[in-house]
Amino acid sequence: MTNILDELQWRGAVAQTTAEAELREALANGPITVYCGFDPTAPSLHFGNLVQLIQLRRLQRAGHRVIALVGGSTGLIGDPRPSSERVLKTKDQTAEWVDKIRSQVRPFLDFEGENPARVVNNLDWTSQISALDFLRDVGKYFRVNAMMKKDAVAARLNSEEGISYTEFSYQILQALDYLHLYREYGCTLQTGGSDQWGNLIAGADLIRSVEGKSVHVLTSPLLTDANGQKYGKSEGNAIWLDATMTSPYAFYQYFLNVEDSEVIKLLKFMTDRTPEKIAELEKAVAEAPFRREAQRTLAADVTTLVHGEAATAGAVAASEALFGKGDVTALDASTLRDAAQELPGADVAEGTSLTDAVVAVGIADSRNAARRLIGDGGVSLNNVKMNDAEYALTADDFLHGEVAILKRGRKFQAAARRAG
RNA sequence: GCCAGGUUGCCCGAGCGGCCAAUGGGAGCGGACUGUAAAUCCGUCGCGAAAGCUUCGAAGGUUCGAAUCCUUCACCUGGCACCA
Repeated sequence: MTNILDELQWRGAVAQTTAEAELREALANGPITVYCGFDPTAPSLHFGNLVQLIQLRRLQRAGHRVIALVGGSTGLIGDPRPSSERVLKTKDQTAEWVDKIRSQVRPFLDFEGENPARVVNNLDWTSQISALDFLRDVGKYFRVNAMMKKDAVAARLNSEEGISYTEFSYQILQALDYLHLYREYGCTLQTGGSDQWGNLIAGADLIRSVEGKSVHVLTSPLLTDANGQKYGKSEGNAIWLDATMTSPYAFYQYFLNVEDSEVIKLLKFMTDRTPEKIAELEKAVAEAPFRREAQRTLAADVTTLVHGEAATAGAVAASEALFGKGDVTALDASTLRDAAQELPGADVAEGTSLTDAVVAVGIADSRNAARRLIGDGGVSLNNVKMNDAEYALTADDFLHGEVAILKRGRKFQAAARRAG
């Protein structure tokens, strides 16, 4: 069998590793234990975490033992961002999010069979360490000089805002996790995004200092679009894995809209499609880009992984209904109802002005903005472009007496459900 | 603690008593083009239908009038001092 590292490299999932030859050998010589951390910075995991979950999943499927670490303690401190200091979350809040994330991780890994995955919480081994012990037993292994060179820290030291001692300490705390997992489970590989390189290396260095053992680190590149922007944002919001925060439909649409130039990269990284299949899709993009076959495959695969087949089928059906050639007024009641359910929306009464409806439904932020948008020709009602901001919705506008489809531009759709 | 400089809209960054809801760039949003793609060009980008209202770290003050001047506070940057 080929080395899992080769597969990861082919999939574009490897940015940097420690001693590649040794890592390759370790991976080939039998199961090793791998961990990846997820800090509870929100009530749900997001796109970036998904990428890491997929990485862990691949390693487990290749026979390695995997540990998903939920950062009950690191989440209380906050990984320094290059831009600005984080606001501390309360302990209660963090604990609540830890629970959510712990269960959210489960579907991606296999917890049954002879090689079950494990979920751990670093609060379990850090909460009882006293400040003095921490400074004496752990702090002595860290040189501030080295700590200051980590990218995020260096960026903050060069910024006007500076960095708090709290966040500065983050890398020590994370390093401690690796050491603990090394001792407890023989963990010798930590994975993460390339922006985590410094933190991961801090752990490997600590293990070398304390235990005299070399362990590994593997980072994956941050996925960026053609403009160099990170993936995982839509309309300024993060793409969440929680279906109540980002609907399966919105999730599916996000992937469906990936640029031609990026879709193959994402297919390799995020799906389990074989090299042959991907070559085929690459050809399809080149020859018949308008069919968007690669995007459809990507969107369906990833949505299925996260939300399951039923939700994906719903998202696909809704997308076809709403973007299909046929006009929305021709849809039968149940198809329309299902499709509308996937959209953001609001209850709107008959007689409401188009401006108010557009605001209510979330297409525009203010009535002023709504009016502007309508004036620019950016709003359509049931696929008919509307120019009159004062137009009052009639009973006929609610298709099947239930719902009117409002659209901003070509992509953003919302449902106005008939009130009452 | 002292001295100096700074804090402007999503981000960067002009403005330094009225002509400022605030130049410019980027991001965002819309239109044209198209394939629910990219690139390009155009428009738009505090709230309000409007009159007008609320914005330029916070709170007061001077003035007919302040983002622009004064006072206090908070935070940031740099320098100096202190360090039993």
